[in-house]
Amino acid sequence: MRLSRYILPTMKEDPSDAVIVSHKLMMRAGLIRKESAGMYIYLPLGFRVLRKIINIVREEMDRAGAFEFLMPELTNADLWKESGRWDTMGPEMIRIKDRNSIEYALAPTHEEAFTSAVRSLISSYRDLPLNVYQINTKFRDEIRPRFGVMRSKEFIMKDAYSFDIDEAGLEESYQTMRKTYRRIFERCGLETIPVQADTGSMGGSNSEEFMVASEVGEEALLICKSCDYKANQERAEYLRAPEKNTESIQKIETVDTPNVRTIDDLVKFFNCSADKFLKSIIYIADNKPVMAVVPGSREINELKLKNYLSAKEFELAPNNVVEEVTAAPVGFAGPVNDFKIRTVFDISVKEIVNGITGANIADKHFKNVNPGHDFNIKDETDITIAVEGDMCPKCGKPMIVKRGIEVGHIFKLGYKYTKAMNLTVLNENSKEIHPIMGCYGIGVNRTIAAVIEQNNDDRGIKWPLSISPFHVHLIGLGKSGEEIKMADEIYSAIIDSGLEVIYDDRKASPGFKFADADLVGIPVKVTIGKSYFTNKEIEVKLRNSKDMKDIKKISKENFLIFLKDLKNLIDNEGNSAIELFEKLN
RNA sequence: CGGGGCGUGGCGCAGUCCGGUAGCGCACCUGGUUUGGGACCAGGGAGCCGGAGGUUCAAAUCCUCUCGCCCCGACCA
Repeated sequence: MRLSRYILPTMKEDPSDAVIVSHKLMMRAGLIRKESAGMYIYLPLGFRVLRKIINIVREEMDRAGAFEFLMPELTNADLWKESGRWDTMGPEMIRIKDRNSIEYALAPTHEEAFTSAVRSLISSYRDLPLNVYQINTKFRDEIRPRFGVMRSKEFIMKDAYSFDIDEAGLEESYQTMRKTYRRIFERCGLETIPVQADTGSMGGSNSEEFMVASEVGEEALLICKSCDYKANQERAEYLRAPEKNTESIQKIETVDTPNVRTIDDLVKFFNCSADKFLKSIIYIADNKPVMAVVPGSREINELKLKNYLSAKEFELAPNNVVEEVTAAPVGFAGPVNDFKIRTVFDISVKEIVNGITGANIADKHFKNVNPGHDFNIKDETDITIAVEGDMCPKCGKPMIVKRGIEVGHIFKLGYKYTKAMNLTVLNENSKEIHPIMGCYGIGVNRTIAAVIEQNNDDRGIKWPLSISPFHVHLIGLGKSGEEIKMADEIYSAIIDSGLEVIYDDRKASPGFKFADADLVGIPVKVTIGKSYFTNKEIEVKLRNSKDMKDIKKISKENFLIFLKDLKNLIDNEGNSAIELFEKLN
């Protein structure tokens, strides 16, 4: 591809609306343009990267024995009504009507569509196990699209669904996908951390996310360095310190606490540590108020609570509801005095001795509150957020927190869709059974952003060979017709080697071309300039070599051998040309 | 959805307080000189200042409404 004929609108300055490196670089290197909030245009260079990732995903899915489909993106409401998700999906699902007022959704995911399709395609246990997938656009009306392609309203996802006879089969399908995912991300040049995760609105049990460590990540992960425990903060557990509180139990007392509402206020007022307090928060779960009680030093994990309550809708109660159920203004709620609404306690609360909590009366708190004496714990579970330093639930050592970008998610769905949509096969006893499902997603666009987050410097992107838009960036610095002809010959030689090459034949200064090459980040840079015109030396340089000045000057013969080796490396899924480069001379 | 910020040639911005004929840098076009890390000179094209309404002799600038975009939060009582 000759750059003089290509569309490569590089930018020297950061676009004003980009805040993370990958977004800035994708704009600056001419990979994408914004269409509107959360929607992006892939320019030719960006689309090439997207296709490379898609191809890797496809190759590995096919290798794992999955079958590729292409599903409609507009899905009939009936499908969603069958599974019950028409009502539970919420506003992130974009719904539209056609001219006949028939309702549709722009699919945010395809469990229903695939379950329905498979239902009509299979009828015997002999057809199982089955894994079907597609690489297609998804639509989600995100609360807040951000960070460019990282979180957008429209994105390309590889989604796969497995169907098995029983749980053992599902386990096997799940493990196959686990391995496949590791291969996919490795081939993309990404280092991922698999972590335990919540299953979200898809429903199901066992689940693992593939995260790319990045400060820019939207998820927080708890990671144990002493063992292999890694979990999304949404579901991370932690060991509670076996504290022996030797205080003797005191009698409950009412204390005037004028306008002392927050835990911070209370700590100052009572001059004691935050874990003395029973923080009592009112939520609305499926239209019913619920109180959650945790130690004052802890944050409530709303997702754990929501899951514990099996609530579909769940949110913090507005002030008027708090006032109504506690008979006091916000800030003075507590679980004592025969509190009438359902109250869920964190498992640490029972350890609190002589605690302090709201009195459900304006400007009053109780002190010396004790479980078993002043209130009873009927509902208890883990409803707090694990934080840095908390003890690993597996080995008891302190954990650390890292941020991560979720690029893939695999989980066991169970029977939710096959039962709701009545997908059955006959087993060997001629009995109808519901297959059990697994579900496996990869965010393709986000993977690009994650790769860039992991591979860049102040000059630009540093692509891994496997997903680089081109393999070789050829820079011609000739002026005369003769010199240009020499560079053209090298260009032809690279094409003939089977490598993908972008040839900078523009009339521009060398500095301009070098800077553009560094920004775009093609792994192998070849320069035809002075040393070729005078000594027949071709200059080869790697984008990701430690030393920017590390240039090899080689003869055309050796260059042709290098091209062959490089092609071979790429065909064998190599991701770095460093070893080849080191051997050059 | 709440709070904050921003909309001015393709991109990045100034001008807005304090109304008076729209400007800078980059990019683009023409010609010339240049050419190993974002060259220079000269000339040129391109914006009804997000949109609508209002105030005024006069509005990018003031007022009202609206649309779009970005950031923060969705807050822990």
